[in-house]
Amino acid sequence: MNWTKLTFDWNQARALVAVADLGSLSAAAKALGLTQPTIGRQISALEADLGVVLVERSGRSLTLTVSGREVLEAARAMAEAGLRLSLVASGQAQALAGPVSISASDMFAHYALPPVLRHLQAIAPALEIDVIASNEISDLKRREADIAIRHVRPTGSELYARLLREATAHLYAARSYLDQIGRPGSVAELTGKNFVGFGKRAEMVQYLEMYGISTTESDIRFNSANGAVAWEAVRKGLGFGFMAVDFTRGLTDVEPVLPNEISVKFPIWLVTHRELHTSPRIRLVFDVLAKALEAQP
Amino acid sequence: MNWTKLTFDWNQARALVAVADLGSLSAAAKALGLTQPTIGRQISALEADLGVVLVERSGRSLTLTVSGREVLEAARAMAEAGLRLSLVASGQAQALAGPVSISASDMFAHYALPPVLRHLQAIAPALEIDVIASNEISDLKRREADIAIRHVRPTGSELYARLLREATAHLYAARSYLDQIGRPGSVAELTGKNFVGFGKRAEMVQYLEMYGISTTESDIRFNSANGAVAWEAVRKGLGFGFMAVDFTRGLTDVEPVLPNEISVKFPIWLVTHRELHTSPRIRLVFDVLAKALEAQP
DNA sequence: CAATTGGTATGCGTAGTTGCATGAATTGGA
DNA sequence: TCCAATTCATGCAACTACGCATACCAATTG
Repeated sequence: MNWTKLTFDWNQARALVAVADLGSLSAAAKALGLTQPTIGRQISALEADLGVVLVERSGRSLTLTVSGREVLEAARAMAEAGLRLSLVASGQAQALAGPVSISASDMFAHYALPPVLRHLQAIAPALEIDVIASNEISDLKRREADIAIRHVRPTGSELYARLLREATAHLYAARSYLDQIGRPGSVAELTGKNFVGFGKRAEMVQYLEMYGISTTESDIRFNSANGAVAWEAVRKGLGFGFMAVDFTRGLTDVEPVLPNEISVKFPIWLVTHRELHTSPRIRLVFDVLAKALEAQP
Repeated sequence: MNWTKLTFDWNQARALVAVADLGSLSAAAKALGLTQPTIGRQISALEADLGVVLVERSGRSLTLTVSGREVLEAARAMAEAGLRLSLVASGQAQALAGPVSISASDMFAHYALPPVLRHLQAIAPALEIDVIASNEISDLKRREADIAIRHVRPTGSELYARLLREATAHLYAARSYLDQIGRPGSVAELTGKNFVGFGKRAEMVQYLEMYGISTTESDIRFNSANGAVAWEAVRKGLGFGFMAVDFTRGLTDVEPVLPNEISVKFPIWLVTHRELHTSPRIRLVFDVLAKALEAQP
């Protein structure tokens, strides 16, 4: 194979096929999920790279040059093979079947996983996904789960782990609640306010102490080991509570409180057994989860 | 055509073919003019995107999975079509024949054009390129040239112009010369030194004045309207002279003088007649010049 | 069994590509 | 003939993907 002849940008060839078939840059862009300027630049770049003028810009309509039609023929063959590739892969993915269990904190299970699982369902409908929403961290080693999402660095050489990213959490409160009691202007003003606990009251007090907020366990008027329940309490105005910013997008009934002063960073690890990672079924779920969760939702 | 099935990254398919054929990421990277991390990430991304595990990483050697072999078949068909595309385009370009004249300042003609023209020669050997090295700016309108490289914004609606980028020039002097007379620590210390002029003595004095360097025309001991000649004089130690930084890369016998204080920015415009831009021959040269010159050499 | 070689994974800074917003140009219809 | 609609071009900001440097890992060699 002559590799040097293949080093042109293949995506630009795709742009050519789309433009030729659909008649305009805008239409091609829409079909490929890109924008008109991008397609325009890809065509220009392809022309400059190949050293051939492919399209004639005459006002509103584009027409292919003679050279363009010749090149298009080969590009269309690429597109047809690409379509075949896509269908084959899709078939392979759909053939993947069997159980996969994912362990995650209840917050993640509740807010982050559903959209990812819907996507997973689309590409591998025969998988049987089992989500274990639990804040315990021993599931994996006891083989209770195949894949786990963790917020501490996993230990043990039998595990394969990947740090996806650092997430940020702030203190939040309901907008209506803040309207009522006023918005704190400094950390000191939070002393003695009502808080919502996520599990252990003592830990919550300790956390708040770290940010200079003195509270007692009795200030935590509401507490639940179930994160989603606790968060609903915050949204309903029962007090201040921590929340990852990722899960608050689009929410209009809550506000971050002093986000510059109070900001908790925590890692997101994706973990599986070293040997399970060679199983196509597990690998697929692992990779899809990794891709989806490492980008900000 | 089902466009949504074609929105995967075609370059990643190319990576798969190269890896499968050459047996390793490193070899594939070398063949495609990329690096091993890039190829590795492209394969991973393709897997995540298609939802299929394609390669099995077992120590030092990679093997394709069953799914991988199926997908590879289609990817190889893409590569073969891509090769055909490249050959067709190359043939089309080689068929372009005829004269094209390019006007540029003698500096550009001397230092920037030759490598570009060599590249042009490779993709369209039948073109007859004529380079007009002149510092006059009327060539284009009088039809003495088809394409011009200019450093002032062209006027006239009958012209088609593109701003390629901003270039930077500094004051330079020969290393040996500086060893002899000492390196100026401030702009003031340049007063009364020897300078090399690029054309008109009066203009040079004016330029130097702008940067707080008072000189007289008699300080310009050497002057040539031919930029290359003047620059050779600078390199041989006849005095200080301006030069575009792009043309000094790899030169060890000259040094920039107070580059932070003395820095001239000037634009690079590529210009042609509006109607000539529709000619394939001219368009090719225009586009190749644009692509080559808008990147820092 | 240590050293070396050929290869893959990962962190980080940068350059190139993308999308958005806007301007310019052309066509078809009122 | 003018207006509205559609499309392409361009400037700019943000992000993604790239390359470099390096750590890591397996297999071969002495």
